[in-house]
Amino acid sequence: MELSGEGPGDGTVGKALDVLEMVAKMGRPVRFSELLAQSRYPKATLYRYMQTLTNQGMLVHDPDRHDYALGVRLLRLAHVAWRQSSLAPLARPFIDQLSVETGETVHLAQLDHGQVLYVDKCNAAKPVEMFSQAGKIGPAYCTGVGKAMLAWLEPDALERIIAQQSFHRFTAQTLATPMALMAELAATRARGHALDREEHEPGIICVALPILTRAGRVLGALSVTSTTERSTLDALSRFAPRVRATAEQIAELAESWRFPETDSKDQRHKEANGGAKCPV
Amino acid sequence: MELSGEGPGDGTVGKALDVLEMVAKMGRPVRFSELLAQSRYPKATLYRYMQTLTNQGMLVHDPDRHDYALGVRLLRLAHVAWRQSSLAPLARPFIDQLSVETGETVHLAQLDHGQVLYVDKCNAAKPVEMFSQAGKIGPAYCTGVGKAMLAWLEPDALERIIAQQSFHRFTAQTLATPMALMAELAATRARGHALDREEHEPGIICVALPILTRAGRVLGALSVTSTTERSTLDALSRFAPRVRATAEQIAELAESWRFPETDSKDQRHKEANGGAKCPV
DNA sequence: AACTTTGTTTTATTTATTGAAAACTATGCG
DNA sequence: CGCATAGTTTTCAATAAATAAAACAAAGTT
Repeated sequence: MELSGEGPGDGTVGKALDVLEMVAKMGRPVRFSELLAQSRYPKATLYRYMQTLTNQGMLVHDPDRHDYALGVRLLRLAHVAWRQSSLAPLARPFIDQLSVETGETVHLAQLDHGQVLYVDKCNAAKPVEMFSQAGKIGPAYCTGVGKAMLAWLEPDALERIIAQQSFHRFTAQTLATPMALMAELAATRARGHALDREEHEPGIICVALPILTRAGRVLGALSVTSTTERSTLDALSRFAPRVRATAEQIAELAESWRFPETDSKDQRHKEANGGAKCPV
Repeated sequence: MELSGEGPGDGTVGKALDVLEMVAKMGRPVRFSELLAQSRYPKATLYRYMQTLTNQGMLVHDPDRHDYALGVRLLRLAHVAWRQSSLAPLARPFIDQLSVETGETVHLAQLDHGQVLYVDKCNAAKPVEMFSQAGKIGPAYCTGVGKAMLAWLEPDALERIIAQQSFHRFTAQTLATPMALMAELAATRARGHALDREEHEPGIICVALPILTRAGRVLGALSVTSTTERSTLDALSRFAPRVRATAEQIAELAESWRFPETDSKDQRHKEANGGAKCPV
């Protein structure tokens, strides 16, 4: 029974994952002492966690530079997570089409830990990039996809997530208080779609809609993004019905989707092969 | 040190990650009872692990279908891992160029747990795909990149990895015994590059070279892949010097590479937003 | 070489987690 | 409806992990 409102609070495993998270937040390889300085864990404990995580391939240790980075094992796990739990594989054809129809960049995002997590991106002009795009995170309170998801959340879930926002003022347009955000979310619901008025990056605007189950649960969000040079908010707003149609198609497919049935032979083969599925 | 090559053996954290791995190996959402059936953990223990992992966002639980899948938190972590620890961001321009020069698909792979892990792919013809490609795994004993890496490993590391191979016979050409593989690796070292003679997939051939540090440590491998319809092994072999040149460029850059110092905007944002934890 | 910092390992004690069994609760099913 | 299966929670002794403190080793610096 943990009482503390902060921290992992999931026992040993939670603490170890918290260490992983710290390394991730640094965004670059870190030395043991750096982590020790900012962690609340005792030296020996932190050291053991890092050894364990390194053993497990969740961290990699560079013995020359004496630093630790996230391990490639995460890529393998994420690949499965992307296929299993993200809307991306299912939504891919729809967002491709939306991108072609609008001639703009389309983002597909989900919520994770109160933040926007981009799970796919389709750019009409440039070729798509890989992990460099998917897996990226952004703030929920000042992006189109973020506001689209927040606006359709249950009140209690919304409250929890608002408490997690940093409300950093990225641009002059950023809604940097919970109250301003609440008002905007109400307006968004009334309008039926979310807008990003250069709230996160100057010159970047977008229209976004949530992807909702029939029951109204937020699965993710979809946005059509442009720049103030190429387009305007009004022009983007006219895409809203198209985006909504796409969001609804994705939602419908997501609800009817079942993972392919258990083929026990295939399963055994995966076991033998370590889960390899290698076309390419 | 652990004696056996099998099992987690890293205490609580190792066991919990083992559960994650089990879910990943299934490749689809799984029910509690399915995992219980194949895990060596007692009911209450497994249950607690799964609760913890779900709390932590490493797993997601679908209350309607009563199943668990890998969570999207992994995408966020993998994104960082890809940038921090994979050769991909650094190698991208080189493999792009190699793909253009050869007109064929180029793969960049690393070793993970005795398997080939693809960290990037560049296809001359089709546009690149995302997580759907990176993060994918394949067998080490019957792919070009796999054999390229194995051939230049230290004997003891090689032995460990050979013990992990499944030696499933994918095609008539698959080297399905450790002895056949050892002979092939010797030939590969002598030849200077690895070849895939439709050993994994019928019609798919490739030439591959390891990416080695000056000290001779295996960082990864690079391959140029084609089909028997479009090309031949001989034609691909003529690319070997070019592939080697690319591999050497990547290796050199990898050794001199330092992570950029605290990167301005992104970093600030992470800091600003990073304090917030997610107590569910 | 002497010094400083950083990283690694050790100890024993305190503290938390584990795991077996079983009870209990949903949910599905004929 | 009542039975069966799957899922959830409880107990407490056995077990494993956390911790503080300190010693040790290895780099890096002056």
